[in-house]
Amino acid sequence: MCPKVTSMHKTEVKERIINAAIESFSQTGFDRTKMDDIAKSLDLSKGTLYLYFESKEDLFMAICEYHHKQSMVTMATMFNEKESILADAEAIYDNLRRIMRGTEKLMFEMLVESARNPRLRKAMYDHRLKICSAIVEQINMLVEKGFLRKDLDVEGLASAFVALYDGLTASKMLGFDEPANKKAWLAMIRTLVSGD
Amino acid sequence: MCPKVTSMHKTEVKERIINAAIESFSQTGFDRTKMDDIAKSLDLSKGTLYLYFESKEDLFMAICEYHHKQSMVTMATMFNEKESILADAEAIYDNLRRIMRGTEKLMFEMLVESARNPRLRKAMYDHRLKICSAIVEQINMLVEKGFLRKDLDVEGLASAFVALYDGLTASKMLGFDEPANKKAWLAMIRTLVSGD
Amino acid sequence: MCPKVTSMHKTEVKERIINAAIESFSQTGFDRTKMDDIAKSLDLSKGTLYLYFESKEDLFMAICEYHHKQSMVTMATMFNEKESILADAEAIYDNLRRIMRGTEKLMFEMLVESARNPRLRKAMYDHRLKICSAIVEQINMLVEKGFLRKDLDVEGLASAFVALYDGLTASKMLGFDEPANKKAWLAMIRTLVSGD
Amino acid sequence: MCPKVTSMHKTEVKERIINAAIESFSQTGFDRTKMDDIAKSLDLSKGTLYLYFESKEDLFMAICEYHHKQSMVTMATMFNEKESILADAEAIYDNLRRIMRGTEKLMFEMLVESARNPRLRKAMYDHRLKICSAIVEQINMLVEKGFLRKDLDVEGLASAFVALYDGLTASKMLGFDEPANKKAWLAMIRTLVSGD
DNA sequence: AATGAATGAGCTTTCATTCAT
DNA sequence: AATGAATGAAAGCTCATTCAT
Repeated sequence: MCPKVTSMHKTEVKERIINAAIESFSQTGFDRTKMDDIAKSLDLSKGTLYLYFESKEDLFMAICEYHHKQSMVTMATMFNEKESILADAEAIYDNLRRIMRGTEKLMFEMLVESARNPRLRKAMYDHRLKICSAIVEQINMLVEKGFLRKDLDVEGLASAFVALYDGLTASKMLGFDEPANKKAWLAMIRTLVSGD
Repeated sequence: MCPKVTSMHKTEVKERIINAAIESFSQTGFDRTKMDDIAKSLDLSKGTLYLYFESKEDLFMAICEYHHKQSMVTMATMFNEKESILADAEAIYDNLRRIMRGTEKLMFEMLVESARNPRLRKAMYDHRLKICSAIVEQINMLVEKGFLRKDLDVEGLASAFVALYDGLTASKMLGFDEPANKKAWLAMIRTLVSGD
Repeated sequence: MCPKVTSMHKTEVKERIINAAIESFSQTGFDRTKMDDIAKSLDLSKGTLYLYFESKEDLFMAICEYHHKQSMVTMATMFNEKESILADAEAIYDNLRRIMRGTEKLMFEMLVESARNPRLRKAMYDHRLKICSAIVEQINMLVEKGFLRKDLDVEGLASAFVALYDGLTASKMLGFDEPANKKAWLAMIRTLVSGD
Repeated sequence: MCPKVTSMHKTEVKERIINAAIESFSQTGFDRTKMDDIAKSLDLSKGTLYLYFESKEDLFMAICEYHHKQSMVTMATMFNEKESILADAEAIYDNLRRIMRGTEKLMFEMLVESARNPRLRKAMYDHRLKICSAIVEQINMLVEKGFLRKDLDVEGLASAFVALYDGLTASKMLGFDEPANKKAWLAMIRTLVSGD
């Protein structure tokens, strides 16, 4: 039963490192973040990082996994809270922004990195698929309840919603202010729904 | 008006370098691309690059400008070709993909880089604004012709189209196949239009 | 007061690097000395130098400070040893040569470098002033004791002695043999004193 | 008779290059002066320099020779103008400063370079010898005329004068103001002479 | 488990020199 | 004779990674 403590400790430290690394990678980008910066932000030594992660690459992959898990959890929570949440386009947008706060750049760092890293690409692909599935479910619920027409390409729409959200995140990063981004989101969704 | 030959030569070489650099930066990313790689892909020496661009950063900025100019030109061409092009959602998508072929990753490299480079961010912001304006015009034309309702948030929609396209580019990069991406695009647009 | 060991180690290594760098810069000059050469002469890696000094420039400045401190200490010692030492012109010359052994070229490297480096120039200026002050004191002692006339321009003379010594160091560097240089020194000083 | 013109042209251009190079090397130092800077200051192309001098090193050596010749000529002129000039310590100092104006740093650049370049060292050694000889002659004249004692170590004194002047040039480079430097010069010389 | 000194491959950038025109 | 585009060997500096303590 002793290793448990150790193991628990290990997991805790790993998590602390991951959170610090998310911060650093988000701020500075993968290539420009130095292992030393991460270590210093944790009051740890550089060497210690290598006790928990084999390499910088490995740490980045761990971050990606962690980030994916986190966002799945919070998204699930969101969808469970109010069943009708998708009907409230503005609330969805605000919720998503809150959930992803601070990791906007990270997502694009991951995207860029994924172009050279098949394992990462696969992970992100799977993650996106899961999110789409969740949205498909939500849309179907709305269709069943009569909020939306029955002849929609639900999968296509789900995919498009994800893409729209990502694209607006890019807008945000470029300096477009949030009211404008939200307006775009609402313009699209309301046009869709009001089409009914 | 005198150094015509030299000037012409210089411009030509610069353009060759830019094209090779687009290729390299797209493939490998800004930080991981070595100046030597770009040089070798052109059968030039490293030193020569520095005759034409002050630094790696400078070269990257030149690429961004070039890329922006190019895409403005081709986009203008597209909108002028057929006035009703926006009405044909599929043609638009195919056209955009053709125009941007090979620079998908570059766009995200630029985005990531822009997070640390205010000058680049400003350039990308302005570029996005211009594109939105062009789309606003197109949408207004469609409204005038009665293809779309009059009470739309045109600016919001234009913004959303751009975001949607960018987000689908991300999907493409992650390995989602083009039929699926186009389906998402069409699902969104057709829902919009058919809402009429 | 805690990192005594570390601090001691760091100081030691710094000093070793400085001594090796004095050797290298003296032999080869600032610009032609490669950081790698200094490292190799210490059986260290290039990278290690940068753990202790921010840049080549920084290392050079550290050398200058170190050299100034050293020469102030040894000069003070010399003046304290025998109060009448200035009266023995030959002993002074020999002492100075011994003190400065191995750093003759360094002084001129510093001088040349100081032409572009205001901070270094200021440091060398201050150092020279201090030396002049020390000599002024010594001359005044001799005047009080009646070895020299009372109507001398003591500051001017002190300045001239320093200049004379530096100029003879230049002679030495050009290959003039030491007996000849010492002869010049003695010719000047004995003429001064015998003028009494 | 044709080559004469060419040769004359060559000599002229060489001289122009040398003068520009003296300026640049004085300002920036040997290592930090780029061939391109010299070329640009002459409105010439880099390649042209290599038509007249084999290498940067070669150009530097030519400068040294030229500088030596020049200073011999002007010094000879000075000594011939007024036979009693050495008697006027202040006039000598002012004259020397005027003659050497702009080449103070160059002298030390040469000195530093000479430490690694035997040919240059030999040239500077010979030059210094010549100057000393000239001064010896002047002192002897003064001795003959009864301005100075007969039992002086004339060669030693001559050597010391040169060294003193060089050392004061160093002072000047370090920022000591000229009145102070001249005062040092006069303090030394007047003490010598008044000792009579 | 933790450290942090040490490493060295690797990168950007510079510049003396060459050579086709 | 003159050019200036091109070269490529260096050099300064960085930083992921290792390892003795």
